[in-house]
Amino acid sequence: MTLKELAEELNMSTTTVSRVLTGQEKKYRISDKTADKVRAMAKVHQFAPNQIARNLRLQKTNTIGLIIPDISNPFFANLARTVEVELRKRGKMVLLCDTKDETELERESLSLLMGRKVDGLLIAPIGKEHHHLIQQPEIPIVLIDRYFEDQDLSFVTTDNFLGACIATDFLIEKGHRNIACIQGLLKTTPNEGRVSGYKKTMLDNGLSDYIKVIGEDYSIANGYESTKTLLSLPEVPTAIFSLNNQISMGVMKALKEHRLEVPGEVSLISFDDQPYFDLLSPPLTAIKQPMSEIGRAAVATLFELLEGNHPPNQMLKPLFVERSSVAPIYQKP
Amino acid sequence: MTLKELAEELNMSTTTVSRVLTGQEKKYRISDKTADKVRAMAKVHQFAPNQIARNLRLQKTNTIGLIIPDISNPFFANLARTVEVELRKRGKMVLLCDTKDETELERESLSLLMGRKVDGLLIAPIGKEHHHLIQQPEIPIVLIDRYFEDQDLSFVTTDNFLGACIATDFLIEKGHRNIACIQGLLKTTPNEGRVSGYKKTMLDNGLSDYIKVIGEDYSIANGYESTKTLLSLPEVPTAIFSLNNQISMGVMKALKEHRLEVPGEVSLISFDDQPYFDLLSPPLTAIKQPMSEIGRAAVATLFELLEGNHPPNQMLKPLFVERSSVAPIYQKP
DNA sequence: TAATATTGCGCAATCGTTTGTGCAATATAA
DNA sequence: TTATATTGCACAAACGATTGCGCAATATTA
Repeated sequence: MTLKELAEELNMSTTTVSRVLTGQEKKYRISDKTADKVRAMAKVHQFAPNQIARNLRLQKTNTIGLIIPDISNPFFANLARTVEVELRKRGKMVLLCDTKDETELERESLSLLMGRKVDGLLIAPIGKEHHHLIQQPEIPIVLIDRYFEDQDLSFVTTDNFLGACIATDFLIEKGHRNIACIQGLLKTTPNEGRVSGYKKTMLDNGLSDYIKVIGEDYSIANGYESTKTLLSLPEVPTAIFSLNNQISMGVMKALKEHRLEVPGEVSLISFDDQPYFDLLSPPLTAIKQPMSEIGRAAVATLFELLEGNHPPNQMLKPLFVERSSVAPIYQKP
Repeated sequence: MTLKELAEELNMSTTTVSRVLTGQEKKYRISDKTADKVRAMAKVHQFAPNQIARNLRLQKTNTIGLIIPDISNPFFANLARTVEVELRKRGKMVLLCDTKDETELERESLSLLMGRKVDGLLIAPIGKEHHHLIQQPEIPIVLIDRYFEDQDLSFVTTDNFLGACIATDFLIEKGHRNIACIQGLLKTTPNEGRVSGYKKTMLDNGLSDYIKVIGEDYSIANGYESTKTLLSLPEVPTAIFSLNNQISMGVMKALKEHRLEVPGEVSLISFDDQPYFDLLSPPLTAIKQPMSEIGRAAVATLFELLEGNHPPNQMLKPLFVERSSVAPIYQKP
């Protein structure tokens, strides 16, 4: 049922009906009697205005585009969760795009969403390129997780540097010196932040000789292969610092296959915690990214932009979740 | 930039420009010269038509609503993944709604999506009620995972009964007799299918005395508490059949706390496999639901409906993934 | 050359809302 | 009773596309 049909049935103009139903009765002096009639009839017919027509007229869609590399990765699934819930509270719906970690799809998603006139964009970019992102003028964008330092695109992310420092420090305090780091996607800010946190901490502790960074993307395969490489080294590291949940899975798999005891023979810390880490054996010690906070902050930042403000970027503090995958070792003299 | 502006710059009517850009130049006899000019200018300005206006005019949004109880549950996250990818291939985008397992939010999501005139709906319902679902006339709906037997709503799901039979059979063949089942949400078809598969198999093997179904929802807490209850029984079951991934996590947690060895002291099979099951110790034997197939089938079914056909409902066969959480036991004579 | 067919394009209505403005009818003031 | 204010509502123009139909201009045929 359309507004026009409703109006005809009431013998009124669409103007009047519309004004009542959008709560503008006072402003436009519609009599209470008329207003009540309209509301009654609207209820009877369960009238709901066509949002497409509204959007067109109001030049506003109340829709936010959410672009994510892989929604099946629990990290992003969690993010999507809070973002959706948070946006809904504020009257927006979300158009979801999964880019499958392909820059081309990211580009395509972007223009599809622009075509649909979303009010704003929440993007967890692949991170390899960002030319297409900065070429979008008049639309508020908030980057999540991965971001770009040289650009003035707003972002919300974990303090990756800090998280890596905490993890590395912890390992060093437990007596580890030969600590390897398995990294994710090169040239992405989170990865670089984490790697520099690791390097800096190693350096500060006089362990520069032991700095070892290996790996190339955020995948199980990378964790698996990289671990195998590490294990074939003349001096096998006593601890591994893995830079995301997928890599950690690969590490665990490789260690299991080699029947190496964790943490007896090799200790492990994972950047990016997951609920099931508790159930692994041993339960994994991890740096937990505050997903709900990130989601909420991203939405809040986006709304600031929508209101024309210039919100600051945010680097949220990670949490250290100590479980049992790190054992102390005695240093060789 | 709008079509009108583009047309003005070309000194043509919007009619002509529109016809060229929608590929109708032949049909409406636009000369090649004109068409080329239009395309060139469109490219220069990177013109993209306003989809909102298009949607209104064409009475079609190329948008599908996806309603899901909890996108942070990897089961649904995986589903969302394939659904999104599959829909995108076919030129549709997805509006995502997370209902947080609240029927009220499901109802709300439904009307929001209807208001936005989505072309179709893909719903993984909470499953407690479905009155609001059948009250939606003129829109194609495909239910996923949970469905309703008495209604003529299309659905795609795993063959839950079969999966449960396979699991129970496997346990029985390994010599187990005292097999407990921890169920999920009552009165939902998948749960009932799984429970009946379990019961039927127990019955067929003369183990009716051992039938024990406990639990009440798909949560870690439920798995945890139910397991504790089972462990306090005079005759502790030798095997547990857990009806989804969250419950399985709770079971594992409880068993760990009680320092019960799996599968030495208690065997476990989980309905609903997850990648990390491989990394648990022991790796969990599980009934795997074919998520990609389900997603693809759901989208295919939806498109059949959109084309006015009457596709059959689908119950897809689950896979049995044998790992190491089930041990054979010797029966008491 | 005149009659007809074809080519090439534009007019204007339409999709379903919202909203600035105008105009009666009634109420109030003088 | 007349002049002015107020109340209550509707007209019609947007928003930005698509499309049935019509109408010139040119090409073809007789």
